[in-house]
Amino acid sequence: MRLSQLFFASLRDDPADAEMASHRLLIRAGYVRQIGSGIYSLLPLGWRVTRRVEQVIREEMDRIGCQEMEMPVVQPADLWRESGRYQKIGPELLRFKDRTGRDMVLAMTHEEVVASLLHDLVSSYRQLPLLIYHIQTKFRDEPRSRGGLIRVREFVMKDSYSCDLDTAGLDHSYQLHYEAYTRIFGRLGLDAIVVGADVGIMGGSLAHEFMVLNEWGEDTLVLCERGDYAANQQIAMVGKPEPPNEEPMATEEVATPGAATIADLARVLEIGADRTAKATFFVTGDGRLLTVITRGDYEVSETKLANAVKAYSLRPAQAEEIRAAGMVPGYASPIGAHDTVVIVDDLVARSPNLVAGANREGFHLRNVNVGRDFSPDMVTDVVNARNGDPCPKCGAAVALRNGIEVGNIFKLGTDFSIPMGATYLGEDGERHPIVMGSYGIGVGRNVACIVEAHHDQKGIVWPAEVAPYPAHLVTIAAAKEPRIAEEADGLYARLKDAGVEVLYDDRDESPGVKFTDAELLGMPLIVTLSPRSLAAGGVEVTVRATGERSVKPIAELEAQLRTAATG
RNA sequence: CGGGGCGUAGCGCAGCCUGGUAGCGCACCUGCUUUGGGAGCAGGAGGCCGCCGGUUCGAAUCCGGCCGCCCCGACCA
Repeated sequence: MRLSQLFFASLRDDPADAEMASHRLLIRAGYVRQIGSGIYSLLPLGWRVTRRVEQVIREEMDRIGCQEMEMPVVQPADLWRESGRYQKIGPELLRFKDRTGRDMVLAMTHEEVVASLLHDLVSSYRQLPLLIYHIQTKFRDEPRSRGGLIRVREFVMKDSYSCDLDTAGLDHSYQLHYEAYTRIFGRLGLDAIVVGADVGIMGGSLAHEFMVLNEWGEDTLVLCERGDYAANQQIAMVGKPEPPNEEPMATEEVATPGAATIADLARVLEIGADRTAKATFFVTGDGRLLTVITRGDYEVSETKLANAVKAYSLRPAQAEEIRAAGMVPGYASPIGAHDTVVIVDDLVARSPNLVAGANREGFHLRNVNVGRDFSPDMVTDVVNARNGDPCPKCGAAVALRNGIEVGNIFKLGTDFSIPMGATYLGEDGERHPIVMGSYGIGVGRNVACIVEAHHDQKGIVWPAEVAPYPAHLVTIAAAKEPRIAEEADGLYARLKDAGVEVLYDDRDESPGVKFTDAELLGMPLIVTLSPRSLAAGGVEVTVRATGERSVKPIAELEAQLRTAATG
């Protein structure tokens, strides 16, 4: 591609709203342009990288026998009513009506369509197992997009679906994906770590996320320092301290004016936050008020909580709702409360003589004991793992790190096949639900993560596997020395004939501009053709990643690029 | 949805407080010079100053409403 013809513009200044390196560089180098919040156009360079990433994914999916197909983005809402997600999913599912007033949605994923197709096409156990995938645009109306290209509303995703006879088959399909994903991220130059993940309220039995560590990541990961445990904080189960061994003592009201927070309470009473019981309040999507009791030095995990009470959504409760249940915000405890579901963290249930709210403005109770002073509706682990907590496997400290989810694998089970009637007739003559799995990779997010991992002060440094072009040919003084343009044109044309497309900066720009752009754009090799290089014997080849330079005959470079392309 | 910030040429910004012909750098066009690290000279083009309304003789500037974008939080198969 001749740079003089390429639909692109590089920018000298950083765009004002880009903070992440990937966002800043992809805009500056002319790969993408923002159209709206969380909505981007891919310019030719960006599209080329995207297709190369897709190609890696495609090859590895094909390798495990996954068949590529294509399913629609716009879908009738009825399909989503059948699975129940139309009702359960919030406003991130974009709903609209077509001209006849029929309810439609923009798909976020394609479990419904797959299940519906299975219903139509699969009737016998002989047709299973089956692996299918497509690479396609998704839309999720995120409340707030952020982090440049990491969290967007419209994005391209590879989603695949496994369809098996039974859970043993699902285990195998899951394992195939696990291995394929490991190869994919390796080829993309991403250091992805695998963490245990939330299976969500839709059910399912097991899920893993492939994560790239990044300070801008929106997921918090819990990682054992010895490498024995890795999980998304949403579900991470870590060890908890042993509570003091004390006999329960008589409760005692104590004045704590103005101490409406745990920090104030601990200061006023001169005790540790670990001797307090904190009450936090949520309302479920179906209207239940949850009173959650954790120790004062822990935070509630909303994911664990939602799973424990089987809630599709949670929101913080309003002060009025808390009062209506007989509690006083700031000084609340379940003692004397009514019309609320009381969930107690297991550590609190084992801890004697905590300080809890007295449900009276300005007062707390000492020596509160779960079971004696109030009865929980449920006792379970509902807190977030903390930095330094013990690893559940080996007891070493865990660290909290931010990560970006580049892929996930998920055992769905029969959560879609049963409601959608995706069944097969078994060898036993009985009808069975198809056992499904679902597996995603966000393509655009991977492109951004590759740039995050592969850039320097000057610009992008593409790994050869995904670079839009293998080399960036730069001419110097071509306007003045006709020989330069002739040699470059010839090299470019011969490579093109051989099926090797390089980026050719044929613009009449000063050397500084051309070198700066070449480094910004990030092709693996920068090939300079100038009077000086010709005098030295050919072209000067700079390896973008290392800065290493060498001069070689034009024919040698040509052969090298042709070999790399076919190799 | 809550808090904060911003909206002036393709990009980065000044002007606004204190109302009076819309500016700067880069990019762009023409000509000449220049050609190994963001060139020089000369000339030129490009603006519903986010939108609507109000105040005023006069609004980019003051007032009100709305929209959009960014950041933090809430949220997040």
